[in-house]
Amino acid sequence: MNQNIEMDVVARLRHFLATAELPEDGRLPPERELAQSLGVGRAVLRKALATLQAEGVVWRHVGKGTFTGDRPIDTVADINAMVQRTNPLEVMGARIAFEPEVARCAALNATASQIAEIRNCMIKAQQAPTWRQYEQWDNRLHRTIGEASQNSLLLGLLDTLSAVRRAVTWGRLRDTPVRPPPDHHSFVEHEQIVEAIADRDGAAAADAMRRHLRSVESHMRDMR
Amino acid sequence: MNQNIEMDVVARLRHFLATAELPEDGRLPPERELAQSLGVGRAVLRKALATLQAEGVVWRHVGKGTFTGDRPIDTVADINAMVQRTNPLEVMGARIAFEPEVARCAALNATASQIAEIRNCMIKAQQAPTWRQYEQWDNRLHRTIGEASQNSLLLGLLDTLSAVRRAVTWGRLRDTPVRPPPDHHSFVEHEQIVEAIADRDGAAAADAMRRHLRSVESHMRDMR
DNA sequence: GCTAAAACCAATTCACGATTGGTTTGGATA
DNA sequence: TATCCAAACCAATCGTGAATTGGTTTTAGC
Repeated sequence: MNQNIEMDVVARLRHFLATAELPEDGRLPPERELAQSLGVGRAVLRKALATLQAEGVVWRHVGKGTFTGDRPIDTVADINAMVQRTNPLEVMGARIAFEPEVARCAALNATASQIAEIRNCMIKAQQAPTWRQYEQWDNRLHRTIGEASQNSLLLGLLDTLSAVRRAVTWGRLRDTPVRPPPDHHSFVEHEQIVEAIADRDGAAAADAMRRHLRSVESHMRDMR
Repeated sequence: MNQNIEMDVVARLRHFLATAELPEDGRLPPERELAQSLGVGRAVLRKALATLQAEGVVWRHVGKGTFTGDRPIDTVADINAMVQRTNPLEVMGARIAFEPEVARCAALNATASQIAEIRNCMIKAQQAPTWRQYEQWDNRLHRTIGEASQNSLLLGLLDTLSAVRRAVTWGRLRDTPVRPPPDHHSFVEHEQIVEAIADRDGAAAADAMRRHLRSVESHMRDMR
């Protein structure tokens, strides 16, 4: 009998969805009301709703409600929303997943002048007299690699990622006269990335970028 | 004498900014407090703050407050701008670069229920009676993989990419009763992706996703 | 003429309660 | 025993209204 009851509820729910006048957003009454109006308990109703959800007929979200039709997709890349949901660890995870592949594309598609520009950023970063300026040139280095991928969409995603990273990153660097030490780990890593791109070696570029970001990540953890 | 007073206030403000312990976000006390603690009226203080704002030392916003340091960047990624600059080929290039790494993260981090959900999407896509519904479940499959990465930032970037893809993709598929053929190339490719994720094999998941997207790309070219 | 003080405006934030899907528990029912 | 119902609780979300804050105007005092 148990199946009969549940099947019955599912059928009645389908009928309800087909006939009832639903508001513009396709929202249907809260579970408590719906259960009462169908004369069943919440548990049974929820089982039936779970069935419909598995079929893709409805979708639900805590605090919002139950809706019919397609789940709306965020059409606006609200960076604020991303910033609030994420954290520095996720940011590094995303960079490690994303930027190596950007570097691979850059290695395959960069123009000669872009490679020169990347080299310039690398050198300027090495010579930076303050940490702030180092950070500036490092940012520009990574973005120029994005430009060199010759894919404006990849570049757009990289910019979005960078915006989130800047917003999430803890305390800003002081403008002190302290400069990165000459044996800063990033220097040799940058060189490996740049050389791989200049050699048009996509796999090596991706590997070098991955090593670089993992190194940044481990130093980030040390600083805590 | 008016100038003397204002210059004095500006100077004292600079001293305050240099010495006072400011909170992490660089916010300084509201105008009313600051005016009182400096022993001047709000109007005079505001003139001095306007001077500092013109110099870029501070920035202000109604309802938020007055802050030192750089004004945070505009936090809305303009999807329309990306759409106008890019094209279907770039979209596929970005997908091929990005989604395999998302699949790799998913393989390492997915929960059991998420793997079940991914399997469900795959099956529903195979059984879809129309191309539109196939597309729906295919989209949901790829997004669920993004959720399974357990990285909200990766998911946000994937959503951005998807939004651009939908906006760029050529004409929509009809809702005809025609359904994907049972030997549709995506079916076996989907299976390979899902199995790799279920096996927690990140490299295999990335490879399978890459093969899948390259296959989609080649079929896209054939259709032209 | 300049300043201080107060009042008001609009954007933003904050706190709190209400709502809602998700989950657990205890008891009733067949 | 197995199922269902009722109730309570949890966490995410939404709505509302008070409080805060920069921006502006008005009024009064020196």
